[in-house]
Amino acid sequence: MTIERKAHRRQDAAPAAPSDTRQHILTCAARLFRKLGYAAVSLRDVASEAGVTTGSLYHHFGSKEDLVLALLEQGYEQILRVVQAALETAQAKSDARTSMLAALTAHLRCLLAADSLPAANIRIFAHVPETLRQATLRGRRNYERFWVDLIRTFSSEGFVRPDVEPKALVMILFGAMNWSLEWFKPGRDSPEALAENLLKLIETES
Amino acid sequence: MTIERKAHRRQDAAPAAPSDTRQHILTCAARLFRKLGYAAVSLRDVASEAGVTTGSLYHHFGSKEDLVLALLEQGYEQILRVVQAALETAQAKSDARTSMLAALTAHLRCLLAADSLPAANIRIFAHVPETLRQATLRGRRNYERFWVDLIRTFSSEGFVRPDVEPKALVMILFGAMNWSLEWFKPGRDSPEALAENLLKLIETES
DNA sequence: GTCTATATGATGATAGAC
DNA sequence: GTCTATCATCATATAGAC
Repeated sequence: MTIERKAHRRQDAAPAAPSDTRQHILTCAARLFRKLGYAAVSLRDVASEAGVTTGSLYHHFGSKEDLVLALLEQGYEQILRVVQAALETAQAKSDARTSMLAALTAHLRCLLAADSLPAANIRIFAHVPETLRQATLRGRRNYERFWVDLIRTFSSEGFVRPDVEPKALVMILFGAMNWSLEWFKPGRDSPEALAENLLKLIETES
Repeated sequence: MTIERKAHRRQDAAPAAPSDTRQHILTCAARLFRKLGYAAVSLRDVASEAGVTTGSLYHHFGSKEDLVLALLEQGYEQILRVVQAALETAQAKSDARTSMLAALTAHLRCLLAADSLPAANIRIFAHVPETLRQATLRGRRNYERFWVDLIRTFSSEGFVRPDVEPKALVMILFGAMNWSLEWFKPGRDSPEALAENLLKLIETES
């Protein structure tokens, strides 16, 4: 496993970043946590998946909780960044409806990616030690607030129906989107189709 | 713990059903699995929560998988029964909108109950051994089909919007309802309010 | 930074008395 | 039907060589 990984690295180009292995471990951990759950994944499993030993893993993370903390925090940062970027790109050259669609699609694509940190988050958050939930509350609330503000803006502009309050609408949207982890089949379903359906439900009738 | 439990049993009335302890164990297991996840709950934990020993627990269930299989299957039966009952009661004396609202509310109330088997199901299903997911697929599909048929009926009667197909609508509804496990606060939120909001989204404009 | 041990405790499951 | 052991295995985490 170690050999295989090293073979993938560029050897003559710029040296790998110091936290390269750390990031690689996080990605592998996300894949396992998403599939098996928090307690079912041992650090042996993570180390094995990443092609290192537990000794090496403990050099990068002080404990299992440390590792998961990093995973959860990076997940919130990642999905917020991706959705914000998609929104800004769309807003620069499109109408409100297309922008909204871009934001929904970006969230879904980020979530449904193979090594998605946010997907692992959703699958393990409820079962993670209370201290971790507290420690990552800021990132969670921040991402929620972003969506509530977004809906509120589009609502005041008349593109989103006013008969359901923005906070309730966001919880409904999150549920509908995040539940796709349970049924989405890449060949059969598409993030765009789901996003389009959700937009139909929340937009004012034209 | 054992003493406390026995004190709750009727001693002069009809003898308790032979599977009384079995059901009690399942309820306690549901509470723990929902909170901690599949792998994090040991059979010692379940036995302790139920006020018995692991030796006794293994008399009722052949293995951890056996126990969880019973939990998942009973969960599907329970929520289907509850929602069907609420729907039939409402349909006997109300219009389509009120019936739909009753079905949504029944699902939510069943899910958000303290010892809900379906709630445990939702929290652990993705992390349960593949054999268990396969073994309980029938119950899951059955419950899904019930809702798709329900939406299709109301759609053909003109109460549900026709621009999003029933299957997609059910996945959205399930997501929005089941995600409530992550944010619902009994004092602050109400199942009726969420059901009402969902109904607004999926009904045709009046 | 990565490795090979290893300490210490918890897990699923079983055997057999009452 | 319930209990008290107990086994073999696996967990997190650490120590210390290279």
